[in-house]
Amino acid sequence: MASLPSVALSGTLKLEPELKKLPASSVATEKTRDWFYLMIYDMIGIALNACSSLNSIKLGRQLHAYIIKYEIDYDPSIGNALCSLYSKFGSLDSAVNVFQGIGEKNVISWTALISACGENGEAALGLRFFIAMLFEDIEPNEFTLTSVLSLCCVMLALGAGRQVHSLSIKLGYQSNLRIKNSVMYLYLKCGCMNEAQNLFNKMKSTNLVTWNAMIAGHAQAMDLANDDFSAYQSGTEALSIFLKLNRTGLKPDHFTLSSILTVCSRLSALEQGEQLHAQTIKSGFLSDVVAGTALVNMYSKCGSIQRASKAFVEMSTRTMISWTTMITSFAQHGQHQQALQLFEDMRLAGFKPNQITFVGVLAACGHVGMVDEALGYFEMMQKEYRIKPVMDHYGCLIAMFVRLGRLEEAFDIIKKMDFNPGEFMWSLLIAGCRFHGKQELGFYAAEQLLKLKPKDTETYVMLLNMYISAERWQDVSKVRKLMKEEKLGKLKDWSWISIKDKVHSFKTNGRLHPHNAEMYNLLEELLEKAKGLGYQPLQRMEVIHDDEEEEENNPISSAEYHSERLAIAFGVLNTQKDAPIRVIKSVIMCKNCHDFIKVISKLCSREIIIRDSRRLHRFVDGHCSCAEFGVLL
DNA sequence: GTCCATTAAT
Repeated sequence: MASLPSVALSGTLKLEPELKKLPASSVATEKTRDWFYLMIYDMIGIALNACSSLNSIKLGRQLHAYIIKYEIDYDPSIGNALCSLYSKFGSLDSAVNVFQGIGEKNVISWTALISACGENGEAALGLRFFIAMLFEDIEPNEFTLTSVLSLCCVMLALGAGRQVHSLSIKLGYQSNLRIKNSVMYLYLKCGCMNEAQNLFNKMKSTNLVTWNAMIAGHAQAMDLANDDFSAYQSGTEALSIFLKLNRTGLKPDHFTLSSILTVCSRLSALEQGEQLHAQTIKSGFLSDVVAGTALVNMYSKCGSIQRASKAFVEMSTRTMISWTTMITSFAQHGQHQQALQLFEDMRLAGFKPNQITFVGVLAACGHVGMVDEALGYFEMMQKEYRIKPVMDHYGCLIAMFVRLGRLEEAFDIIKKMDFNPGEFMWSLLIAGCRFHGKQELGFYAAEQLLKLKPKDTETYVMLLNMYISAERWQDVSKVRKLMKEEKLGKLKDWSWISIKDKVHSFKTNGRLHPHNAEMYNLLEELLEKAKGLGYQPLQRMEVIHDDEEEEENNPISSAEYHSERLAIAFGVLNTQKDAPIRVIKSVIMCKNCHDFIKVISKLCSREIIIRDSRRLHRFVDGHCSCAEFGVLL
């Protein structure tokens, strides 16, 4: 590929002496001159495209200089290519200048300009050019329309997108697949999942882009979801779309695979993840760095640090993100030694860590209370790598001091840093104060947090629990009132467990499950045994389940069963004796459940992995990888 | 000259 453009380039550059012979005074006949011009236009067009595929802005500028020097006009073939070239190299201004110099602008010129705006983050400008184009009575073609729709995607301009859609139907493109893909993706981007689904259902033909868009759209919906509950619904939807894709006979590509692997990692769906691993190998995409990194992340998030590490070692190439993923994975699993060693290996391998890498490193130090090391890395980050600390870095340090019970030092950092502490900082401090019995500082932090008017129920439940256990009833009713003002309901506490290719969901005290008698019996039995081993639930805890019919007096037990307990019971009953149990939960775990599950892991000799809305907990033989401080409620 | 564009975080 690369040799052909080189030939074209050297051919054009040698034309300079020929060009010099060309002024109007030349003795050449009209005909030869026309022929010469044509040839030169052709050569320049080819050369410009060559610059584009060679990624050479320098040669491109050189050519442009010739064009100006010899007053060669921007005939569309040259102007359009030049416009795209400048766009590709990020100088939108130059692209616009060239465009304006094109004598007879055709559809391609306009389309090149419009997509140039999109490529350079000027979507709104692109839309204005599109309108200008319509005023000039130039009819857009399918290329223009798809470009404009992608601008609407960036701007989340649903209204404009709909108008473009109707225009495209008017122009006879109603069955154009590319345009339909664009419109569908616009709906997905804007969160109109039903409309996207309707469009998708009505499509007679689809291609991989259609499916990738659907999967990526639902994966994105997981990110944007207000609560973990709806996030997991989007995730399961993405998975089911992927399963349907496999049945169509279309072959997923590396985009599909890395998207869906990420979905699995968020759903802790290890079994699907393993199948995807096999599929990645079979289809030859294992060598893709992004898919490989997604695989490492999937194993780690599903609780298997061994397999994550194996997948990392087996990667043929790694990027900084791959290293960061692995470092963070070790940190999350409480393996600080390996995390820090890997960080040194990464530096030795010549990779430059970024701010997220340092979040992982600081988290690893903080986890085991290595204060000096943490502060050392914090300094290295700023001095050696010129990375300005952001909120997250301070968060790691504060979490470290909080964990150690050195609350004054944690508070000092909050006071000294350049940021206004957000909800997260105050929540950390409050949880720490409660854990270490420092009431006064806790109340102060709570005041600060309330001033920020948090938007999530979890935060308020944490505050309620704090005030309830301190018996500050006035504050309790103040918080309740504030929750009403902010229109916050109770927590939607759901847990999911994925067994084979099915995701099973449970809610607190839920009784809809066909196996519920067995599950409750098992839990009763475990609770008795746990109490024998010294498990003592705290009495005063804010009720955290939602208000629905199932919540009435529990006929089987007087104890409250948060959703993860049901999911674990289901897991114990439906998996092999020594298989690990993996559960995800929509809200943060409460201290009672955390204590209880520690005991269960011992009683049942099971590894239990729970990802709640804050972090990963891996319970083995009565201990948790969060080092006993991952519970805020 | 066009559609999807994937990976890391307390």
